Amino acid sequence: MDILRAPIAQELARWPSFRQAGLTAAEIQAQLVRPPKRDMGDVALGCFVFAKAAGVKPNEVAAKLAAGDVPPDNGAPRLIEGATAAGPYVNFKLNRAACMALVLGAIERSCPGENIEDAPQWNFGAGEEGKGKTLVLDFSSPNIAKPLAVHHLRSTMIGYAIKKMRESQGWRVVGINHLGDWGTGFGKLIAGLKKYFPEVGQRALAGDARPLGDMTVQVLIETYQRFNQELKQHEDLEDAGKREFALLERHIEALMADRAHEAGPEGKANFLIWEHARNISLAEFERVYAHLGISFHLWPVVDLHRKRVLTEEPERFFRENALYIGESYYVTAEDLCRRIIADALELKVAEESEGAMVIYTHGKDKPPIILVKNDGATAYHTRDMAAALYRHRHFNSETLVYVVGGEQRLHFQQLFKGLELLGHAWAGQCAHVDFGLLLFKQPDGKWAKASTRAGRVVMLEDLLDEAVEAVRGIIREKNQDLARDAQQAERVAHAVGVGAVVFNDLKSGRRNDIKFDWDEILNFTGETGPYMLMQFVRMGSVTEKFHEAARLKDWGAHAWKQGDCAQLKRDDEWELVLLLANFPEALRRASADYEPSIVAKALIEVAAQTSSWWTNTKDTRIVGEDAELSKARVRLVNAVRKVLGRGLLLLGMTLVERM
RNA sequence: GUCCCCGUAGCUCAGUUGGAUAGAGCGGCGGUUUCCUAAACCGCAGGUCACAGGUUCGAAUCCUGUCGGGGACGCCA
Repeated sequence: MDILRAPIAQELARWPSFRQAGLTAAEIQAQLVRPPKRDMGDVALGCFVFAKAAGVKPNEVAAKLAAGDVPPDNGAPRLIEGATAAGPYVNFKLNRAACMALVLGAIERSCPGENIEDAPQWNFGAGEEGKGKTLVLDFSSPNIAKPLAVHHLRSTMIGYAIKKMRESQGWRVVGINHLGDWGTGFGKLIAGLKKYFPEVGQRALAGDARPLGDMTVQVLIETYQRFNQELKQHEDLEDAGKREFALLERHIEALMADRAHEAGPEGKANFLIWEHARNISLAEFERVYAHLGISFHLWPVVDLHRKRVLTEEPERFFRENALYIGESYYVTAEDLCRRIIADALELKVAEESEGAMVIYTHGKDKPPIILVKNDGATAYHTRDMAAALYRHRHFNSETLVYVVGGEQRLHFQQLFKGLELLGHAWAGQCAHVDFGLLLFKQPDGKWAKASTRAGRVVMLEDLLDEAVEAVRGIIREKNQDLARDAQQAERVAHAVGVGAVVFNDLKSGRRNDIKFDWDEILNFTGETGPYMLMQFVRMGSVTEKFHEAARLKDWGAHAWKQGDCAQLKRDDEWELVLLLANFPEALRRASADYEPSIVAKALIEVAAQTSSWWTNTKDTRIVGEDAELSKARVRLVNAVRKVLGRGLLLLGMTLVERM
């Protein structure tokens, strides 16, 4: 409806009955809805607010508006053919050919090119709302020395889709992968590594940049767990962990101040171990992110090159990249942590409590923000505040957005409030984009957080592999043509398998909990990623079919571009065009609400209607004997393909031409 | 215990921000393929919108309460 609503409202504003009622196009547009049943009309106007303003009954207003004459001809094709009052509504019948031409024309203008390679340039539904504004988007954000588990998919893909959607509305989006790479846990890890693998400590002391050799993330986790187990019996290990972390922290601070030589060899050794562990983790992350089609650009802890990156081509850089910025970065960056503590003291918003320095953001009976722990170290609130200040300042952004699970609602409420208390009014525009938990079935049959029956989390990579493998099987079974081309079959299996997982994650509202169920995730029937891709692929293959027919019958190579919408007389074709017209509004809402599922739902409607149309035209075919009809239908096919392709890319899926 | 989120078909979810007779998918049952991809399409069955009040022309939607499920709650991040 979206591309049609504005012109419809403008036309209605010219009707004598509407002018008499003093209604503007904007007021009219706001009341346009779709009637619940098709036979009522194509578009309806609810008269409730007009009636309230005029102090009369909605039914009377509707009757009066519907009774008027049509407006004088102004040369433009008339979109509205007739009006009937139905209770408090006026139902309008639209001029299908004129409306279809409007919608298809808008899609064609905004989506140049027909190849998959052109798809990233398609921008149907683009908006200007964010023009000149920057949004910093914190998403994905795993902890290093831990694997990427299935639950990381949520933040990663919701965040990525939000990035794309906001960009479509004109925003510059700086995506930041806020790595959990700091905290006393890393001191324990270092202590554990030194204890169980003495050669690690020796190599680090000798200045080896790869003191961990070929260790995997799995070994790091096991080391950490083993150390924690032992810690229960030997409490002195706790101190060992804290000591290693303190050495690490001191070294990084010295490094930032260019006084690394003063920090001593032990600190440097810890830094080398930590940095190598981080690199091992990042290499694993990269592999999984590559499956998802996402890449991040690392901002090193001590970075000398970032200015070059930012000054050369910032617009393009941020559109094509997101950044890794570890928590560790903000510990030392510009002394922000210390400045926050100083500000809090100066403004008297902080106070001493139980040996820690805290801010009570929500009254004394709620837990406070802890700025400095009783052992003198900063806490994560402090680092998050420092990160917020840094982002606000360096990326010139009023809007910081965090794609983080709903369990952390309180944390973000406190964070934003804390920033406000420190005088940063822009914190009011920050948003916590929360999402539901990932639940696993427990032995007692109930759904619960965290772990599977076996007590272990499901690795994201395993999930993706499993989905790809399932698709390989389906290809072998159903498309032997494709299976013969091993390379392409593999590409397709990957795109479809990963797409199935991604779409499944994005299709329902982000705040719903996700019940992790292999059977459902690997069931590719119905409203699924493969179904969406299927419709996209079909639209491509029928276009090819047209080109073939056009050669034989001499219709002209791209004759469908001149297709006449008046040929499209079927109700299902009209319905399909209305759904296409709805896409820009869905995208705008999805972007504004940080809600990818709105786009996913809009695409499902388009795909379902497309599939129905496809089947119901089997007798005449989309590309049939009738040249004019075939041209017009393929023109519609092309529009469907572009809207589907555009939407799927926004959701972070990969397009394919066969499957 | 306090605060927050949620409750719509057997299951998973929509419901255009208060409007017309509450819609999809999965699962179940029954059909459809000489034809541009059946990973599809068509039909049937399935509802006291948790419950009880209230607000008004009108409530799945807003308010209050009850019940049920989940989450968070000072030095882990």
